[in-house]
Amino acid sequence: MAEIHALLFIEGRPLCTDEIMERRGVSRGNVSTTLRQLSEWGIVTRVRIRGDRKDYFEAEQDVWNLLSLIVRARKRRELEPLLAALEEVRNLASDSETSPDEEQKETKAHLARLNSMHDALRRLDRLSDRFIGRGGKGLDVAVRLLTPLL
Amino acid sequence: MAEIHALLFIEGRPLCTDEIMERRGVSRGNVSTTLRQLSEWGIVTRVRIRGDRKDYFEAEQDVWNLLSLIVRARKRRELEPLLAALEEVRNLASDSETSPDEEQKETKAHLARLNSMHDALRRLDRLSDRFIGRGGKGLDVAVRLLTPLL
DNA sequence: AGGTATTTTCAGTAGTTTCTGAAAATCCGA
DNA sequence: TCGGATTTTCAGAAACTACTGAAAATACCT
Repeated sequence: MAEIHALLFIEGRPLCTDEIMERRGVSRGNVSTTLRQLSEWGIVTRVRIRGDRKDYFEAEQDVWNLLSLIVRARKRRELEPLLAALEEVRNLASDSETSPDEEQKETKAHLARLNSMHDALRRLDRLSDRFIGRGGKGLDVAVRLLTPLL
Repeated sequence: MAEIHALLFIEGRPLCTDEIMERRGVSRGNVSTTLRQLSEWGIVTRVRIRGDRKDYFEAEQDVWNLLSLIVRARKRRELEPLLAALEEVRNLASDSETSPDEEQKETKAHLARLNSMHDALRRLDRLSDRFIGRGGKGLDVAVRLLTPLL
């Protein structure tokens, strides 16, 4: 996947399936699947060339926008489900039976640790909404905000 | 690996190999290997309990420090080798033979795209040195710097 | 040092992901 | 609508990663 994306990024122009197959020496099925995934990530887009029946694909060329798209995709696939899972655990725990005092105190400590994790991740989640959510230059701005402090 | 780390993090106290095996239902070899890896990442540390021959391990409890350690490890394993590879390509390219005009112009465009990637990643690399390199609260500070802007 | 508790290593196995190649489905111009 | 061009799908193969169990190595106490 990275290999095919690299080819499209460096080439900088739309390529068709057959050209990718040749240049990378991979199968047609592989190229098809990989291009679908890259499209889902939003870092590659289909381009139609009139008078040509084939599909062409080109990679996002702006690096900060590219990184934003990647972070956004990973936030959706990894961070959000994780937050949801942590919240579910919290809810389950609040329904927990009244247990022996000793055990209850211990469970509370466990939950406190889970909550500290949850809070930090939620903060990162919100932060990314601001700097990466939609738009293109958000990440660039964030980096520029932090860089002067170096 | 994540499962064993989660157990140590939530439990919040040092556990020995046998307790981890029981609680997670995994083999001794698995636990040994995983603990070594977690130690390399720096997110778990060995604790010796006097009068007990066994090794005990406990997880970093401060979430921001934990995240810093993870980012630092990934920077070392992923970002730095990538930057080195990009620089190597640049050097190889500068040695390139004088080719036909047309081809040379194209190669220059390819290199320009690689350089834009390289520059962005180097910037992230430097940024992480500042906010994550050593110390504990760097990430926390960075997030606090950005958060007021929300 | 000797003896045992504990950890590490590693060959073999199980499980997962990725790739291929070709059949099936889809698309598009005439 | 038809027919060839193109893309998608998917079963099986290949490649990779993670786990187990037990032998080997190490560490600790006396």
